[in-house]
Amino acid sequence: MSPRELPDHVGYLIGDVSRMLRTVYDRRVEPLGLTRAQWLVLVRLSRIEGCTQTELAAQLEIKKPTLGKLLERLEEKMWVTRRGDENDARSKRVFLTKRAGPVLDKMFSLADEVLDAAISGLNRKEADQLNAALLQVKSNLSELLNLNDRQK
Amino acid sequence: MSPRELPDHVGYLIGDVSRMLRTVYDRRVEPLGLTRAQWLVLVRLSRIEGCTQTELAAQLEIKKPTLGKLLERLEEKMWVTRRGDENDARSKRVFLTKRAGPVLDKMFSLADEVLDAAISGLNRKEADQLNAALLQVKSNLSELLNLNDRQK
DNA sequence: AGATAATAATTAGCTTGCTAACTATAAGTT
DNA sequence: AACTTATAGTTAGCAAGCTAATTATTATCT
Repeated sequence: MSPRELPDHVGYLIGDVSRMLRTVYDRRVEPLGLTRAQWLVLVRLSRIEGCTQTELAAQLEIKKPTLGKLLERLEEKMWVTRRGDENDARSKRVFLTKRAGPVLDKMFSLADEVLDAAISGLNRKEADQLNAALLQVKSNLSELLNLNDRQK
Repeated sequence: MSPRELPDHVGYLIGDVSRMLRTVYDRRVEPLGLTRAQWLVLVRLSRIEGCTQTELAAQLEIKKPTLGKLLERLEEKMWVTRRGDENDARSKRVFLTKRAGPVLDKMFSLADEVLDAAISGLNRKEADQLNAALLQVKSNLSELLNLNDRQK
């Protein structure tokens, strides 16, 4: 049962599938002129436009300095703008520019295509079971992470 | 069905689970004094010790310059040694040092613990189905990647 | 009100990923 | 044998992740 002996152990499989999925998708999005880190920012921002950098970094699960540099580049390339908060001079609020809309639409439709291709060969029931199993695993991992955090 | 509407879509779930699994494991391995990139090198090397840098980079799916710098640091810290190939003056062959063995053993047992915890709550049949579904998805993605490569 | 603590963003510096260009050596061609 | 092409590794420089430390501002607490 050790991962040492089984290269198709769940632990490896999940990592492989995740990486391959990203690779396939990245290649399709590349022609749009955005790196992965950059489009992740735009996608997230489309749901919480006008948030502060701290909020955005938390949702993206990256640190504030990492996001700061990303936003600098995105602002240079006119995908994004930042404005100081009216009530709090420390905060900056982040907005998408007009350019972003069509690109986001394209990205979501590409995601649909890739995911459909990825689960082809699974019937409806199997796909549902995969989803349910992953949810269970995710919830197990959430607990492990929380336990860990509490101990800190 | 679009990922825009469903945050628990398979596409997100796989990424989440993969990232959380890495995070949980990384935290347990951290006390051993190795970063993820570094222990990935050691683990892989334990299976193909004495290989060239090019072979190792290919197996790790990273580029040669990336591996080169990793090996520099690992060699400084005495986890690894490099010797020139006898028959090919261009090649260097990579070996683990004595320090590496016990650390690798510890890492494999930590992996077992984490994976057991991750799939807790799934019965045997469900775990097998998860494995099978992931294998199917992986094979779909392999095809997509190959198609893409051929077009290049 | 004034001192202290907390928060938002930035800066500096490290690791790990990449590509492109380079050096040295080996293999293949004519 | 000489020329060309291919291969192994390194160097240089960028992107994106991190932590620690800094600056500016806001909130809290006597």
